[in-house]
Amino acid sequence: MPKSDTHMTMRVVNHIRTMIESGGLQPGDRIPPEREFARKLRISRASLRTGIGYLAAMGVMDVRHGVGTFVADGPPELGKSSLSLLGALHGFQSWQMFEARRILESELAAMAAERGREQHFTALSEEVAEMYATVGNPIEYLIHDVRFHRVIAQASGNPILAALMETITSALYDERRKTAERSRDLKESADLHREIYRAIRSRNAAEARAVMERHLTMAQSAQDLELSGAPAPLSENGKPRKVRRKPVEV
Amino acid sequence: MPKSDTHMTMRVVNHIRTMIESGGLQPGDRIPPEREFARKLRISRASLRTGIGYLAAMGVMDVRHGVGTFVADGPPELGKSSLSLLGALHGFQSWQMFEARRILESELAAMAAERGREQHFTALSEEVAEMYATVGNPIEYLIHDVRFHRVIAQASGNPILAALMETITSALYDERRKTAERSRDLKESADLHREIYRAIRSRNAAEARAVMERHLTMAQSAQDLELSGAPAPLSENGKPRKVRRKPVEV
DNA sequence: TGTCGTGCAGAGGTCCGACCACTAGAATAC
DNA sequence: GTATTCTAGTGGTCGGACCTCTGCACGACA
Repeated sequence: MPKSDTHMTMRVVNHIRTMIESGGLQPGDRIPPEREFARKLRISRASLRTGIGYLAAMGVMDVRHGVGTFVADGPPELGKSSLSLLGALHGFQSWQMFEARRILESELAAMAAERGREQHFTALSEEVAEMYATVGNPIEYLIHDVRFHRVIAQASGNPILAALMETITSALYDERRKTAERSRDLKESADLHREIYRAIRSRNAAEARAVMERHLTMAQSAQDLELSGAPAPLSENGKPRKVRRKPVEV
Repeated sequence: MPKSDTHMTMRVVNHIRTMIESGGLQPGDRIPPEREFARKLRISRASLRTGIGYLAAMGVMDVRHGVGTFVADGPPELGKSSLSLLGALHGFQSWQMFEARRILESELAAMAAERGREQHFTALSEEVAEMYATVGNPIEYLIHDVRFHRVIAQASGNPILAALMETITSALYDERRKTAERSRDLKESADLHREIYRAIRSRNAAEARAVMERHLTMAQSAQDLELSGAPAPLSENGKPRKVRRKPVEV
């Protein structure tokens, strides 16, 4: 990426970064209009926009057409579709994403059992109830499913791991946005979530980890089955990649 | 982020994404010059650059001034400084980064013990040797330290987890780029790496996980000590955040 | 009085065309 | 042969014009 001093992009990024680190800029805050900000920074509007675009791509800024540019609010997120794009590029396998998710969320569940607070338990309980109430509506169910896992991530007390989980799950959903689950499975799913909730609430970290792992393993095999009947592949790549000096055709 | 059809940015992103998914664009490939590409896509060069900038920020493209724009090569990486920026924004604590790293790398070490291949073992062994050879040179030592962990990530067979690890460690290094380690610690560090190597080589996953965890825990406390003498804090945040409608001062 | 529609101001989005800065390789001088 | 200089090609920056979207004030209407 561009160097620090020379490039306008980095000048903007560093300027905003400094403002954030000094506390002068907080989540939800609005930065000045582009024209004005550019004038104040003594750079062109185009360059300013490049820098803002960089920050927006990484989820640090939130640009709203016709409204203004804001510092990102809400839970920390890496670039929303970054993993999805990288996956397409490097040929990430579906089972690898599931594995990563399984590892992260199992640990997260254990941490939530150890550090969770009453408010988290309450929220988890509510989501479980909503899941049971919407077993007949996959769309609605999914919303509470996502929220349940998100609350666990919050309860873990480690926002970094939570952000990583968010990145993976969003890439996962992006890949399977077409496959709708069958209602029959949802009842089992809700049961498992209830088990997870109970383990966390009783501060049984090992149990929480184990049940979460079971839940995600089941979810994976269920989707594998639904998709192609193929089990998780174990491919290798000793790719002797060719380098094209000439631009590719478009 | 911008919508799919309307916004030029997403038009570019989706176009390139499609080219990647269809296999027409592979890591290392070069895309046409901006002027030509823009003409072919029937958009302005500025818009094209916005889209490319987005992809570059996420580590999918590699733009080289005076040379050309290429599809990113090498190991997959999320936006290099994304975590660092998000950390500044959301106030990530140092111990949280270490914890995330510890969890990821412990698991990675265990997976490497199970799935690693001869070539990985060889590479690990070489790095360990280099580490012993450079205990008197912290700069050099660090290089092999990083490589050692990177090989383990590769040997794990899960590039997604490897990319996440890379993201965290680069953010960590970014934070501590000033603190140089003392030579005395390096000997101990090398010993631990050797232990990790042996555990992995003998395919003892549990041992590999345990030693890696020990190593990272020690590294953390060593740095905590060096930095401020303060132990890992356990802070909380029930931040009642204010929302500023007016742009902040710059 | 309350509601709905319209217009406007301000913000980001796109475009153009010119020029600057960097890189690699070709041409040249030694 | 080697070192230097030149140059074509490519990304980087600029500014200034115009388009599009959003939120809100204002006024017409019921």
